[in-house]
Amino acid sequence: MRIRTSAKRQEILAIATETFIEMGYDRASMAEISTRVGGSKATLYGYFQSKEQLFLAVMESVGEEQVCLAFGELAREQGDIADALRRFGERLINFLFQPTALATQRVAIAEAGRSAIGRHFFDAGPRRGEATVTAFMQTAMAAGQLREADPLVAAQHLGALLQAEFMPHCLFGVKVNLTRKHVRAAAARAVSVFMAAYGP
Amino acid sequence: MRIRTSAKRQEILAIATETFIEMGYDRASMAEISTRVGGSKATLYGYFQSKEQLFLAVMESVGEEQVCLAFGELAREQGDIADALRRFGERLINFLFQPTALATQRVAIAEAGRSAIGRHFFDAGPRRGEATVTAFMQTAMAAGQLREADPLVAAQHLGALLQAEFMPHCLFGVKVNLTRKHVRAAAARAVSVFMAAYGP
DNA sequence: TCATAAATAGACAGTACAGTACAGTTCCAA
DNA sequence: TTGGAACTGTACTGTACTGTCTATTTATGA
Repeated sequence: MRIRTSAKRQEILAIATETFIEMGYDRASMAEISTRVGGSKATLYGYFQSKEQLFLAVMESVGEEQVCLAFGELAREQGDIADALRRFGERLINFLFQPTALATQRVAIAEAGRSAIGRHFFDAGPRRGEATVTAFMQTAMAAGQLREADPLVAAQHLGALLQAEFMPHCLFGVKVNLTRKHVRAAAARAVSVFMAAYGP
Repeated sequence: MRIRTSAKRQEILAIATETFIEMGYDRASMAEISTRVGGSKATLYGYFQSKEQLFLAVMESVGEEQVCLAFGELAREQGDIADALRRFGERLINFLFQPTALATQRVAIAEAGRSAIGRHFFDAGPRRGEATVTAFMQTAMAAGQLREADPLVAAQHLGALLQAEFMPHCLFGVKVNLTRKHVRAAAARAVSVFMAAYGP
């Protein structure tokens, strides 16, 4: 006999992710998703009990993926702290402002007012990124590379500075020059502000 | 004979704003809006040729309102620059994180991927706020109250720092402690980081 | 091979929406 | 007072969606 496979579940999840990101929650229909998967709606409902549940699973998986991609290497950074932060900053900016990452954030934010979906995404993704950076700050403070301060606030300040030049524009769909050169410069400016305030 | 009045248009706009903010673009129906206005759908379509157009008008008017409320007094601030920035910062935070302002941003962001609506909102609101702060920075730099730097980047850095401790959480619908005391403290922390980097 | 469960395609019920149509009503300028 | 435009209420068209159901086919463990 056949059993619902985790591989099929993953496939559905991946295609649903694409579709939700492309069309938004309301405009992406279960029929559209099932067509893209190449099966029927009944199969979808075999794996997920409702559209809402499917979307929730999508948000969680995408959130987790974010964390790994953008924050994974931070812990392994060493050497001069400003250099380390600049490298991290460039990676973060490059990641956060990819069209698909932006679209994901938009979809999560859009539904955040109506349900717990935004929270799920935040907890699976950004929150864990924040925690990673906070831990890094704490270590650096203990090692005397940064002055003593609330490490969480320091992490939030760094994150905000790194996004400052692009975030509102990009979220609202305003085109922005995101060449490697611009990203490099923006990260450098952000880190220099950060170091002026948090340097030892 | 009667002429479509600007007062009626304003009334429709105000009620449509409420409805879109409360229910989101897709879930707010023209029937719902016309009922709340107390008229019929035909009247709505007399003033706005489509749902999309009505929404666009809503986004523009709300964006403009934002600017006046949050940035109006900045130009009149005087005295110690750090104090001025702190006062501005507290006002900005209090304004941006009101439930209705948050809901408005969510709606604008949600549609930003699909049309020019996000851009319209951004140009009418945030962009003009940014310009106000940039002008303030320029003046302060010329007066020697801040070191010379790109005033636009300085404005973006200040804005980002002020929002750093609350913005992602709030946008994603995570509950946050926004008491007067917390706002005060967050604004003070943000301005102290800003001044460490941009002070003379 | 054969029994069993899953996958498929499509139809279906029930609901909801944008936008239009229309007949009757209200307002106001001339 | 009256003509014409704006307004109201309601019904309608056409479309699209979620979630269910059925009949049929396909894959797989025993």
